[in-house]
Amino acid sequence: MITSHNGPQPADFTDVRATNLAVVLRFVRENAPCSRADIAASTGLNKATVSSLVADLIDRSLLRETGLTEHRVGRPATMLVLDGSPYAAIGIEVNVDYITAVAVDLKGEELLNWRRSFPGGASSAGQAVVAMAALARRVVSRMTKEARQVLGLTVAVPGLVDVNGIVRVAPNLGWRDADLAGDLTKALRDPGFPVLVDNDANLAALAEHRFGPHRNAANLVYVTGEVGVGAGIVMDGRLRRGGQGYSGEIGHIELDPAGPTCRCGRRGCLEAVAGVGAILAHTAPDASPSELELEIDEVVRRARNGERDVLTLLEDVGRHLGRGMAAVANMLNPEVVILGGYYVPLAPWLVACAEEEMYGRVLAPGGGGCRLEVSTLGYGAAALGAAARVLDSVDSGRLPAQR
Amino acid sequence: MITSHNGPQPADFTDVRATNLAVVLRFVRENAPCSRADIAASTGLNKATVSSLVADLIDRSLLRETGLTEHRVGRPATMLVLDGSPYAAIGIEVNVDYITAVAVDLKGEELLNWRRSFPGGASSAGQAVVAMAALARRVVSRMTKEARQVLGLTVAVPGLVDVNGIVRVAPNLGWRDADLAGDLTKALRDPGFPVLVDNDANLAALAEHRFGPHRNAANLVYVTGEVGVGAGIVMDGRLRRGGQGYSGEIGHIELDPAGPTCRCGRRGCLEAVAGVGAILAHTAPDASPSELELEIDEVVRRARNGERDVLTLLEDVGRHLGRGMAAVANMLNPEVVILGGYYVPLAPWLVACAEEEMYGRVLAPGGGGCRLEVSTLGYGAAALGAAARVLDSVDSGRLPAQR
DNA sequence: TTAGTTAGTTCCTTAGCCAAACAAATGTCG
DNA sequence: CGACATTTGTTTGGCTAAGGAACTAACTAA
Repeated sequence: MITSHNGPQPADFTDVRATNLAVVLRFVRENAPCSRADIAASTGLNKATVSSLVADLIDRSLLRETGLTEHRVGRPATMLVLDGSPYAAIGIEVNVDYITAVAVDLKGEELLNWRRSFPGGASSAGQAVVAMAALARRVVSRMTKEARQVLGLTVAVPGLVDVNGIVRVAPNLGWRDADLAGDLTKALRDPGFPVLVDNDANLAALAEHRFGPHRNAANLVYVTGEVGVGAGIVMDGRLRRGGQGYSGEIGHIELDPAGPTCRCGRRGCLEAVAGVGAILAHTAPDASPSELELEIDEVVRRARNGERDVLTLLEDVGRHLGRGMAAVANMLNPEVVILGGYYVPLAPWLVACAEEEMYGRVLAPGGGGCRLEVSTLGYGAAALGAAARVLDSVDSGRLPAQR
Repeated sequence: MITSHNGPQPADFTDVRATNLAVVLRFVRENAPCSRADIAASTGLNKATVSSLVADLIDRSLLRETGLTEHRVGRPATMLVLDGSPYAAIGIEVNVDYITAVAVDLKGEELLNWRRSFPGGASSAGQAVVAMAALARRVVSRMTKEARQVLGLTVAVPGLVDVNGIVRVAPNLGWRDADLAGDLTKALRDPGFPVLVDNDANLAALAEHRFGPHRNAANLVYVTGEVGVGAGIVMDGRLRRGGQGYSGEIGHIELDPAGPTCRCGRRGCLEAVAGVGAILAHTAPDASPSELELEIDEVVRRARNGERDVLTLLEDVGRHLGRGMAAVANMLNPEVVILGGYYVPLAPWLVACAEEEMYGRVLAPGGGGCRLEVSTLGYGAAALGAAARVLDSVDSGRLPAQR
């Protein structure tokens, strides 16, 4: 569609067409199955225009006609649904100890979900590119076997990724200034689809915005609960990445000048008082990054058992988290803040405290309508969001060529 | 132009035209004087199209032909400049002890700037509406006398203004749930132009975005330095108001759980440690709100004299401010944070400390490219921004009818 | 004076939306 | 059972507005 962010772009007829194709595509995605008449009535587009747009989308295999309606007055309507069977979007998430690849169709239905262990924390960006390229090639060949065209590939990286897709710093992986997108494109040798890179929290936010239960919220924040704490910010319906792409770095907001020392060297960072590390520092101070999931399971078990010290610890962390989320809510006034990562299994013991603290500290009446929720997308949110990033560009009118 | 924020709107030819008219208008505003050929070359629009668009804009008195270029090879070019002489946009700012009204033409040049003392802090919203309506009527009649058509009026209010223009809470004015826009429209009896209401920090941010020295920054934050501290957030070239319109409430971000008590009742709010009130609490604890400007002048004088205790105080406040701005920069990664209000006269003693603190706490390398600057628009930034809000809607294609 | 250069207009083509008429397929009621 | 109503989707023609090419206009340089 015709957007104008950095200085308005002139428009012409092809933009109108692209906009309207996207409007129809999006409407069907959200209201399938529906008829051409429904689309015309709801979008305000003319029936004739809708017919033409739908024909175009069917030609591209983005829509498909399904049966007719029956038992209604008047001519039965031909119902339309998203097709997208001949397409796939690929998302890859690279992490400390594994790489995940997912592929989804246009509806966002998962076609595959492969996890492969990989010592990301002990590998260079170059080695990671080799591993990712190998995995991506396998995914692509599987998609090709299923007669699907790959629309794009996006990589989610836990770290600072600038607006050009350069990984500036990825502390847990030990990478600096790696042109992942460029190198991966080279490694895939003219893949015929765009390769993008973005921050994991940003992409997880995108996944929530497209697939999550709050998908109708135009303003939402996703918070990763890993060793690092980061946020992805959706405002007015789009990811907002800031001037250089480093928005959402809430992990190092200072909550207490007298707080504990953070791994960044400063004191009292949100990450240091409310990150997963802050929990494990008390329960399992010597845990290695690869044992994180197990250790969190152990914390959950102990909390379930009602162990007093663990419960107190989690309440404490919840309150700190709530203070951080109050800062987020005050600054951004989102409709919902979604807690992800390891905050999900810990939520039963965190959220009540966090919510209380947050609502107590948000200036706007009723917390500005901001709710604190728990992600339902699981640990693969970032990878799913990476695939969603590809679908987003289809939605904004960059349709695959006719076949 | 054809934007799509909350669900894409279908587009048709009139949208294309509106988009392109706005493109040309904006180009001339930023590059005047320039020729039709310049516009075509820079925007990518066809020469014929540009001619047609320019003719349209001249018909509406939005552009005007000025002289020809000379002494150049080839046919001399007819230069174009913004006209806008037959138009005016009105901004009104209501505050604790005065109401300001400004009117600007399309270029943003100030046509008038009236300040009228008004006990906002001791008046009801209803009384304020009466006063504003009286002032607005005088401004409108002056504009009419100058043969200008009023394009719109926006009111800047220090407080929480929701997306529908309802003033939810204005602590310094003591207002709650006042439908200022609606009541003012009624009081003006079918004014023939739109009346809008928004938060003062938001509008000041808009003023900076349009008129300030960083007007090319698509991501900027304006921070008000009054008794309250608030922010206006521009991301990706537009004001971002959050879900209900309450974004930018940074004054009550908690910087120190052990800090001093804030007037909101909580502890260690940014406002309490780095607001203007925090300074005056030390230098003039009994000052009334209406004496603020005088008291600040006194602080400036004492700082100029090199009084040790005042300098220490200001360094301290600067550091707290820097910590708050670090939170802003980490979360939003703007290209620039602009300090306004009373921070401007105090800047020589605040900014160095604030900057140092901020850069020390922003995670992104080089502070994510975020600079800390001082507003150059003066105390009238919000009123100016209110007028800019009107011009913005012209820019987005809502052109006045042909005359 | 002639050639070269740049500006802006005219005229034609084309894309693509809209309105209205129409065709198709069903239910309803006398 | 047939005329009519109702709804869907297509066809046709009209209109808006962008783009391209050719043309005119007005200057400088040699």
